[in-house]
Amino acid sequence: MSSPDPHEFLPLPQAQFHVLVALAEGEMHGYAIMQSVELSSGGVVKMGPATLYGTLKRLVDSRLAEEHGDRPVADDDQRRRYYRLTGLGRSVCNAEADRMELLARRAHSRLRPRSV
Amino acid sequence: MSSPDPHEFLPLPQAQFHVLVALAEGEMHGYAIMQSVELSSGGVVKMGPATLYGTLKRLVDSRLAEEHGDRPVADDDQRRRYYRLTGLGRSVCNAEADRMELLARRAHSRLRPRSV
DNA sequence: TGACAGTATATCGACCAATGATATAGTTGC
DNA sequence: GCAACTATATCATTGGTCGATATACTGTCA
Repeated sequence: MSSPDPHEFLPLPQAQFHVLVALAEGEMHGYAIMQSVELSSGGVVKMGPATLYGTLKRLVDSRLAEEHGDRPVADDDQRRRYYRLTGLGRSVCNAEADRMELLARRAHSRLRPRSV
Repeated sequence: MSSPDPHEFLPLPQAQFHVLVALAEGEMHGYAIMQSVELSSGGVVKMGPATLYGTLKRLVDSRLAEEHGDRPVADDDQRRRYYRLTGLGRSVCNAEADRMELLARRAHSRLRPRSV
């Protein structure tokens, strides 16, 4: 049994990528993901609950993320549901980041062509 | 009269960004954009006619791209409709590329944290 | 010259993703 | 005990994407 090729998931919908990048920081619960996305995008990307929980469900369904039952020793909140990346999720996130960086670089080099 | 802030267009839908990046290479007609996107993404992004022409219409409506009537001297084809970036389109494409590169870098640094 | 592959634009309908609004309830601080 | 915040969840709608299909022009070569 081999896991599927990460490249089959590309290109990843934007919301899914944002959630994966947040989870790459470490395991996290839903509300924290919302805050992380908004914060680390400088407020440009605002993810509401509908987008977040819908996206989270899709990521779990496609095995890029998973819920787990480990409760933190301190500062717990019973309502929280914790999520983390799967191995596949890490690969896909990495592959998508590669693709995006390449695309962004291409855009930059075309827009401000210096020292041609 | 001042043009709108490029940041109001962010985040840009993926298809729109791909078309802007293609047009950043130079003015181009629709079919050439399709080929450019597929080619320069290594075949990962395949843009069909429905996505392309719908996206092109949206870009023109929001003034990020414009059609123009300059026909090439050689190798013309009467059916072709040529498009190019507007000044606003360049700014938006550049701002979106900045955002994406930052996001991709963040993803990479979280996924393979070395020499922290 | 007529058949064919490729080029080029265009639209329909279906599907999936994203979003704003709203709901419900637990938690924290005062 | 109340207000603000935290946290998850779903509904209904909109918007974006896509496969399929249509139409017609161009270039090639037999």
